[in-house]
Parts: sequence; structure tokens; C-alpha cells
Amino acid sequence: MTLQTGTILVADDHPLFRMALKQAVEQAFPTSKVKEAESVDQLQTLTEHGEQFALILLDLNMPGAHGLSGLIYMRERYQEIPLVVVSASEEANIIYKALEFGANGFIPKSASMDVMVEAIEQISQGERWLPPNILPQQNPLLEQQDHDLARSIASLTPQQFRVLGMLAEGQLNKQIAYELGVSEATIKAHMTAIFRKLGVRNRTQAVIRLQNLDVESIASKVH
Amino acid sequence: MTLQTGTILVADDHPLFRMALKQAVEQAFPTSKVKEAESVDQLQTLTEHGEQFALILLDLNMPGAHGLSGLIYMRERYQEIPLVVVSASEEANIIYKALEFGANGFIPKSASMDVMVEAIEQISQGERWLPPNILPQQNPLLEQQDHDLARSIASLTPQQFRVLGMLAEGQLNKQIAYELGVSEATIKAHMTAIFRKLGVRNRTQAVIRLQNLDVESIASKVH
DNA sequence: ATCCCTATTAGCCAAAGGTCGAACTATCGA
DNA sequence: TCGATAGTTCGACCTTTGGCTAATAGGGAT
Repeated sequence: MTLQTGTILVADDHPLFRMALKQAVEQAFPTSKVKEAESVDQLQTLTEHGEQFALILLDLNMPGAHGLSGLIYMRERYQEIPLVVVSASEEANIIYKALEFGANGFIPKSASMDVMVEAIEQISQGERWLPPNILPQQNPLLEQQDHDLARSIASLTPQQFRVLGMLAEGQLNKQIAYELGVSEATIKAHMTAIFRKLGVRNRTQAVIRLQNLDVESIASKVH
Repeated sequence: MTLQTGTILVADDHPLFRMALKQAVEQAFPTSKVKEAESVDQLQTLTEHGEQFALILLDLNMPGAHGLSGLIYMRERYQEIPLVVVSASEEANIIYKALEFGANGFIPKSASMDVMVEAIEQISQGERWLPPNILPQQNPLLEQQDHDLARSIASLTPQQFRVLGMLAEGQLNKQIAYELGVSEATIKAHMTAIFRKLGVRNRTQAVIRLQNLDVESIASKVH
């Protein structure tokens, strides 16, 4: 599977920007196909149903992505596929975190078409690409607990990850069950499994645990 | 109540830094008393029991502060007292948000003693003081929903704010009741009131709602 | 074929959560 | 002094959640 022949997946909930990204990709690789997803759920559906991709462009702010958890999850399940994070955020903390969680590159949405094309080409060759104002390396931002949390998110099954996403939106078991077309008992079973993996006792703590992934950059600690 | 004669309150959970802050204050105002608080709860206890303060220095990362909600709450209840945010974070977004939520100044923890003294003096004269690399004014970061959320946090009663803080730590009603020395029924009643004010239906959604205050800077939107 | 993992569901039970109405208190203004 | 109001408290009642067991079923891997 090469980038020239493989399918490239663009996951972004913003239609206009998705189109722009698609154009950038097609300009960089005129011979490759491009598929689109506008939610993490669609992304999951596509990747789980046998489809093989040569590159994934993932918007962090997509519905269901819930910060970095989407990246962590995708990175774990499709380790062989290069994954580029595309985001409206340009905060250094977020960028470094994305890279530490395994992103192969980071393209800010403010980038011009030319820059995006260049970035995609460069990343496709196994190199990294970062915004100009970002230093290539910085102190390790992640602490042990971040890695633990990432591991536990990575260990979720596809359905569990879906359920976690809906939990993070504050939905009731009943609602989640309805949306997924399964019984409430099933959701409960998933919940129990999720709590185990995240090391929490209930849904509220699960949501709080997820917060830490993104918010820690704000609450920088003084040692 | 003037700064020369009034009591100044330093709220920071880090003992060493609290001491340093205290010294800076005493250097700026040798004649004023300084009181210390190491948690939002202590801060509340001090301010609620009649004590009048001429200036409050508030660390955003204190246990119980939970991001900007502590600032919003204090700002609402003691509108006449100048409030200076002290924080380890130096992200422009956080600083601007703090100011938009009514902070009279922002002092980064990385500042030297001299700078802190100068900042405190300047703020005490009704002026603002910002870190050197921060522009005095920027585009308005807050959207309508931010203001709505701030209003709802500001409308919480003291006890409700305490309960919300413990909820945001993932504690059970039973635990909160024990810590506050009241019955579980009381906590449940507070919860219902809090949900009403925040416009949510349960505790999970309440926690999610609080996230927005801090995290939105990450999920900058593309319009 | 067998075992393991995932997903699904039911049923049961205990624990936790949430709503309502009501009582009690303190404060403030008339 | 007499409401009026806001805050805190609590019990009764019902819903939701979470843990546990057990059973079914499909997909892989060995």
C-alpha cells in the first residue's frame, strides 16, 4: 500500500475545510483516491469495514474526537497507517502532545494550500512536518499518568470507544443504547468494562479522567 | 478600606510560593496585614466570616479552584475587592480569559520578586498589569455561551459552589455529605439546584459543562 | 476443532442519583 | 414587629446506575 495507489482518508467535520484538505491531498498525490469522514463514528465505520488506507488526516476538533482520545485510539488500532493531525489550535502544548501520542505530523488549519501540500508530501516520505514556529523538540510534556491514560484508551474495543464518546457527551445509558441500536444491558456491560480500563468507579470520574488529557496544559504544575 | 490599612489575602496551595507572594505583598505594602489560604474552601471560609479584604491574590491552579470557575465565583461575590490572578500558566488564552472574567491583573508565577512587587503596586492603583509579552488588548475570546456559563456559576450560593467543586473532583454525594457534615439528602438538593442553574440534567453533564470554560481555547472553532 | 475475544442480552440486586415539597433560619425592608 | 426573601437542610419517593452471573453467538488464531 503506497500513497500513490492507496486511499487517503480525510476526517473533518467542517465541510468546506474538508474539501480544501481533499484538494491539497489530490494535488500532492493526483493518482490516489480520497475518502471523507465527518465524524469519528464514520471514521470508525470506514476503517473497521475492511477498508485499507494509506494515510489519515484527522481533525482533533471533530465531534466524537473528544480531544486527543480520538488520536490515541486511532493510532493504536492502525499503527501502520501514517496519521496526520489537522487542527485549528496552534498551541504548542497541543501540538507536542499530539506528536507524543503518535501523530506523524501536525498541520494547522491556518496553513495555506501550498503549505498543506508540502506538509502532506513530506510526511508521506516518513518525515515529520511541523508549523514553522514550532521547535522540533521540546521537553517531554507527558507524565506517567498521561501514558497510563493513553494506554487505557488504546485498550478500548471499537464499541467501547464509541460508548465512551457518547458518555463524554453526557448521554444516559438509555440514550446510548437507542442510538447504537442495542439494549441498555449491553451499554451497562460496556460501561463496566470502560470503567475498569480507565481505572475509575463511575461515569462522572470517567469524564473527569478524560479531561486531564487536554486540560493539563493549562494547569501546568510547579514542582 | 485601603491597601495600606486593609488585609490582603494570598490564596495559593503551594506553601513556598505562597510565602514568596506574601513577601512581595509586604514589600509593596509594609503596613498591611496578609492572610493566607491554601484552598478555595479556606478562601471561602475567610471571606464569608465577615473578614474584609483590600486585595485578593488568587492562584488558578488551587485545589477546588477548577480552572476559571473560582475566579468567576469570587469576582461575583466580592465585586469591590480587586482580584489578581496568579498562575503558573502563561498561555495568552488563559490570561485573556481571566481578564475577561473580571480579574484586575495577571501575574505569572515565573515573575521575579521585583516584578511581582511592581505588579501588585500598579494593580493596587486601579491599573492593570500584564506580563510583558502579552498585548494589552485582543479580540474578545468569550462567546455568548461562555458568558452564560459564567453567569450561572456566579449565581451559585456559597454552599452550592463548594458542592460543585467536590462534584468536579468526582466525589459521590455520600462523600460530599460527609465532608460538609450534612446529610446526603441535602447534597442531593444542592445538586438539583446546581443542575438547574447550569442548565444540565445530571452530574456528568455538569462536569462536561465546566470543562468548556478552560478547554475551549484548545478547540478553537473555525467559522 | 478448540479456545479466546468481543458483543450481545436478561435478570437480579444494591447503591447512587435526582425531584419534590417542606421545614427552619437569618437577614432585610417596611 | 411583620412579612418577604434567600439559603440551607432534610425525608419520601422514584429513576438511574453499576456489579454480578449466566447464556448466546460470531470471528480469529492455534
